[in-house]
Amino acid sequence: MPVTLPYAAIWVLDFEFIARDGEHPVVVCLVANDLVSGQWVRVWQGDFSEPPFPLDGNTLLVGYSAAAEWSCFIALGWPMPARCIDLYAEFTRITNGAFDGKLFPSLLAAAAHYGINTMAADEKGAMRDLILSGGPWSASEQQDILHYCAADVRVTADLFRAMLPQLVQSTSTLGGALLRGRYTCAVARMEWNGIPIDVPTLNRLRNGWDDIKRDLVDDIDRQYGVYEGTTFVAARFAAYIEREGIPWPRLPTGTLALDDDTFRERAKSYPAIAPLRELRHALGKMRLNSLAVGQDGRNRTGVMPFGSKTGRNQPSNARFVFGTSRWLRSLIQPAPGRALAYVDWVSQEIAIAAALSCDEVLWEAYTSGDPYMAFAKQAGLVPPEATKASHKAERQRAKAIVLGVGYGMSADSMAVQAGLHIDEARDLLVRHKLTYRKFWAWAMQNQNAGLLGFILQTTFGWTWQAGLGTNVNPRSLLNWPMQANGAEMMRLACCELTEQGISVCCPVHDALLVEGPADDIDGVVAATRIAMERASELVLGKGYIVKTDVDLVTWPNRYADEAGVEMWDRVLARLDVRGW
DNA sequence: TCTATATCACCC
DNA sequence: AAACGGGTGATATAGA
Repeated sequence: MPVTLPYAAIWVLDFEFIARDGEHPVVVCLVANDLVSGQWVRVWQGDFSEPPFPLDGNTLLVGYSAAAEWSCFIALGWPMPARCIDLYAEFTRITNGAFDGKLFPSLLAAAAHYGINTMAADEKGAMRDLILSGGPWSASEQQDILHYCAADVRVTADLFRAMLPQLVQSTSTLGGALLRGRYTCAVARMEWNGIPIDVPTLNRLRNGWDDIKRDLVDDIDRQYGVYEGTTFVAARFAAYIEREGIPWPRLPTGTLALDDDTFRERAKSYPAIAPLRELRHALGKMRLNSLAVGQDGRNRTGVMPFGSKTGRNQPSNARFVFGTSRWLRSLIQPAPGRALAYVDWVSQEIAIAAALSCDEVLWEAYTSGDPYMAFAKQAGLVPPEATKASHKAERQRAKAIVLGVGYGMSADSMAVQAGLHIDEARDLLVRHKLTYRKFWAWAMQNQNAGLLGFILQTTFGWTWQAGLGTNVNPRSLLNWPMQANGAEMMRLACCELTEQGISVCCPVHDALLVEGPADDIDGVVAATRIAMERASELVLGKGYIVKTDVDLVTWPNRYADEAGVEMWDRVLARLDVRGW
């Protein structure tokens, strides 16, 4: 049953603004059009005061990639709209799976999809350049920019009209759209906040990294001679293994396999390889130049909501500090008097699978606090009194199976991955299927439905139609409900927390980084955990609480990732030696 | 010289 | 033929 839109006004809006890496946006102008009254507003920078339209629940605001509009709201000191729809989110949801990554769903692409006339892409590019030049703009340039902005509003309005039947198809599609719109407001707030960075140390790393690289190569490459400058040369390495008589695996294409796994495996038989492996790992990836840090020392970059087909955010790994190697997270440091908390859902995907499949046995395993050991017990692999300490190896094997199952891993891969005999891996997988029958029935039902062309859907209506006849990966269909519902849970928690005024720095898929005064961080953490638990119950059902874990960082400490501290200390020590 | 593809490393 | 989900991005190599 289609729904009627209950709004007194429907304002379609578009801001032009200047966004520099790591900085807050600078507003250039706003154009908006109310589809109910037909009224237009045009505001040039400097002429802004109060919002030119009401922002209460009787007014619907519509944008494309709307988080950018709300960022401009924040810059102008305006409150968030009570009701909004982001047509980018709706267009990607409705066409999810149709383009298979071959088309970026820009406003122009979405318009073209519905047969709406637009300006040419190169004309748009020229106007963007004029805006990003930063002004000052002549009177006629101002008119051009406002005209261009209005053209985008017209296209967005046409798109809204074209998409309307799909938006109001049911209470679920409209409710879902409003919920996703609400999340774009949370995104704007998080992007505005950003993540506090230790800028002096960042600069030391940026300045000193080339020297460190050279030192490391000079130290170690002497015995190999495979580097030219600081770059590893495959041909030289080929000569080295030839010289030393070390047999080396090749890829199907015939080139040497140079991945870390191969190095690790070869180093077992040929220990002379180990230092080279270490060196390659250390030099590996340190991308710091693109890290987007503003003048105020905060890492700010687009969250890119709904960027993946599961509805997850997809921020740039180069610009976002949580996209870099984990050891670089030690650049995260609260300012004096401030504290940070990294709060993550514990084994979120297992909990989602258990709850949504109504598998009581799997839920019991989850709530035990150690789903891996619980599986080992439920499957009769260890006695009921077994512990992490008493049956370490069995627990490890059980863990490999439990985690692999969520991705649709085969027994063969599990055997390789966990170092099991293939027969044992097969046996464990069968035991998993027998122990968690409801989970498997649910998972296979999702997979088959998807393969048959049915639409998969999360609790609050994010969808994916994998498409008939295309080469869909069945394992992707199997994992999708867990990942997509996890993303939805994250969105709900972000909405609730940002609306409460909690300072959320960023989401990290199954975790949130929140910030507060050092003397009240416990209160912030408590609110965060409550919101995250509530979000899990909203998505999974009453009583299904996904537990959370907290890492606290108070000034003058820095964030430390367990897996990265050693590397961090090593690099910092070398910076000291080199006098950086 | 530019672009497409393959490979690898990293994140959750 | 492959057999581990969702991604970004750097780099090397091949081909137009």
